Amino acid sequence: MELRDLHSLIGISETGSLSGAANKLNLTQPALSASLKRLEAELGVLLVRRHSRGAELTHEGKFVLQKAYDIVREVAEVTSVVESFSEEPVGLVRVGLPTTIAAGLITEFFHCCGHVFLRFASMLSKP
Amino acid sequence: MELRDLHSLIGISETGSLSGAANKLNLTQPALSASLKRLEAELGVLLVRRHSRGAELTHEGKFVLQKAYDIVREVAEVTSVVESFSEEPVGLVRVGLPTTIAAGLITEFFHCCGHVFLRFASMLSKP
DNA sequence: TAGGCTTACGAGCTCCGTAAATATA
DNA sequence: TATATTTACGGAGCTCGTAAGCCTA
Repeated sequence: MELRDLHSLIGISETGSLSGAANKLNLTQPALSASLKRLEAELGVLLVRRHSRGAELTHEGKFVLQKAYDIVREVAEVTSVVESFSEEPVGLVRVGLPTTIAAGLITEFFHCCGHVFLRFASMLSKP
Repeated sequence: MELRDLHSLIGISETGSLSGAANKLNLTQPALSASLKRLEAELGVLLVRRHSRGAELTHEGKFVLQKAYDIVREVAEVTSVVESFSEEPVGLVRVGLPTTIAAGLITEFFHCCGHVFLRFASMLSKP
């Protein structure tokens, strides 16, 4: 099953037609029609009832739609959470200084940056 | 994000190496390596730490792994539930018979199969 | 040296868009 | 006739497998 095809189903549900969904998803109508057809073929059921005034989801289509929302939401959650990981870097920081320099700077250095180390430490001890 | 790539991550976790995962998923090692690389590139983080004795998931990798299990499970659920829908076929059945044959068989035929038609009728009348 | 991962590259497949056909109100 | 979906078809992009290279215990 392809995530793309689940998005197609969601688009159809939200716009009420295949052409509307195609427009919303920046696809052409035939491409979206094929996407839906793939999903239906894979599941072995009719998901959308087409008629000349748009389209409506079948009973099975509505069930799959609910699951599609869940799946798409979880995928989005992974993406956003992991991206926030890289915004707040987690790891080990080593600071090296020549002894003669360190002797004069180390006290002032911790005055400035100690809270950063404490924050890192609390993050690392969590899981 | 591709479901296939999430399966790759799961395979790596369960076998402890890229080659093991490739074997498990009926892929070659380079194909699985590329799959993992795609996922890491899309999320912008290192998910697996490779060393010459297999591989292990990073902190971020373990997080994505848990979500991958959830997503894959939900997808499997959709498939199995919808397939159980189609195990109970819904549709229109037409039975054609030559008049001379039908005249003699129709009564007995309905004695045998009438309850099936009634069952279909009740299913079709649902929304 | 052996086991494991990566890079390079060519082939097959999939999916998309354009264009034409079909169906319904 | 106008709107909506489907079919036909050619091309671009993607993913896979094979082969070769690299690294570490």
